[in-house]
Amino acid sequence: MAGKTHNGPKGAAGEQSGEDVSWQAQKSAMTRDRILDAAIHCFVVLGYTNVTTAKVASSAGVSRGAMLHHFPSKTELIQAAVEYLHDKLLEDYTEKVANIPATLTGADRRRAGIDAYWDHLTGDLFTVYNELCVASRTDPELRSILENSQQLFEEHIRETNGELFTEWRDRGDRFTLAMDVTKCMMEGMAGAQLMINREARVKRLLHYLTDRMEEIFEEGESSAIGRHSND
Amino acid sequence: MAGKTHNGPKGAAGEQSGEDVSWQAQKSAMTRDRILDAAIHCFVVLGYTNVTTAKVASSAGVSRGAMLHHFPSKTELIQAAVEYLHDKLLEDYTEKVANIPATLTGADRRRAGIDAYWDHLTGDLFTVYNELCVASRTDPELRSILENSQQLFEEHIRETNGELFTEWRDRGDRFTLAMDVTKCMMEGMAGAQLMINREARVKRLLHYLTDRMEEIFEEGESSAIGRHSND
DNA sequence: AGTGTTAAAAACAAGCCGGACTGATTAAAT
DNA sequence: ATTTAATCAGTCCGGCTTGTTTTTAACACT
Repeated sequence: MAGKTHNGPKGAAGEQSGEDVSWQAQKSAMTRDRILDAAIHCFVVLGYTNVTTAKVASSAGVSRGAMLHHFPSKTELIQAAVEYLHDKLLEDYTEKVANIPATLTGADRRRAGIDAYWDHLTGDLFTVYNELCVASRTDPELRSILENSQQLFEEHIRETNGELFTEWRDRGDRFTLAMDVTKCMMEGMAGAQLMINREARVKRLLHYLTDRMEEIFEEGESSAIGRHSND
Repeated sequence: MAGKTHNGPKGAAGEQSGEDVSWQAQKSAMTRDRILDAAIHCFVVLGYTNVTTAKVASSAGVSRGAMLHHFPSKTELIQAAVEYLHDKLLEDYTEKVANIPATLTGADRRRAGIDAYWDHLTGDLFTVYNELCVASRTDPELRSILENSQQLFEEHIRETNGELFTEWRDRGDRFTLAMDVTKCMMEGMAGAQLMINREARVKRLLHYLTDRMEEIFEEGESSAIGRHSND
């Protein structure tokens, strides 16, 4: 599994007992991860605001006391869970992108990238992440937790996309525009309440977006640049 | 009429000489509206999940007992507040659109429509509405309250846009596409966390979107329809 | 084994929210 | 003037959530 930017050193404060990772430390780390997985599961099922420490504990199959041992307060639990979620988000996206067959090239590859992103956006992980962003508007604590990961996430996506579409990476402004258009439109689609005929409309929008991506870079190669320059 | 299911706009309890409307009824209606305004204000300031009946009451300047007289339970208060918010949303959008000067025509008018929509989306009312939508994922009660207004809202927007851009109204599919693209992209922009250089990127995206709208209908007039047809 | 350390479980205390109830005050309606 | 409706202030209870404390169980080391 990926991530590991934070969780590893739980029993790092090893006693004089030596170098080998004690059995208890391993066990402890495992229950820690179980708790974090349970926390995210609760986010998905209950929604951020309805998550209580008791529910996380029971969902993880541990007692509240055990959980309090690992996370002395709810704040610390949430913080750890958000970081964990962040790791899983990055992992999910990079994995989906990495699974695009190398045989695809050109327009097919770009289309596959959009589909992969769409899969990512419609998954539970992103749904929860989005909920956290919304909730953070009036939750300063959560806000400060998220601010770090948001920038990291944006940079990571840009980087990944740069690797995925090497032919576009050095297009500068135009690359940013393409990514912003994709991001906004697809996140908008993911969040929009399209009440009637949703399937067809989404399909058509994805198709439309794919065409626009091609257009942006085709235009770049030809001449008609002026219209959406940055004034 | 779509909105106005329960009260009139702001001065609903107009003090004109109503024989049939008793003084007390008017006064009662006024405090009722004060409470609903306070509820929405609390939504804006505190966020949906942090709203308590006590805070709404104190924010409205009435006692809890008085509020319970109007809204016997929190559920009924929320329900009324959501309907009230829905009315205000429609009012806000139609007003912003109506304020577009009649002297504007063609592309200028379309651009003004996009700007008006953007103003609408970045206002407090929509922010709160969006929060409610997100919260409704795991709040069945709220969900059922919202479902009604969502469809009404979508229809109303379509209708309003049809009046605003009469030249497009009978374009059928293409009109739907244009509206979906605009809706998704702009709502995505409103919700997206663009951490760096936000202003410039938003400006550019609005510009880009405007161009795409023109393009959609220009193409319709010429020939190259095939690419984003509904296959 | 026996002792000490640590994870885990269970019991406890405190706070907040929503709702019910009461009694008093004000003002309109008759 | 009497009646009725609206408003207000205060109290109390039940439920839920959090965090602390106490108790039990598991393991490690000599």
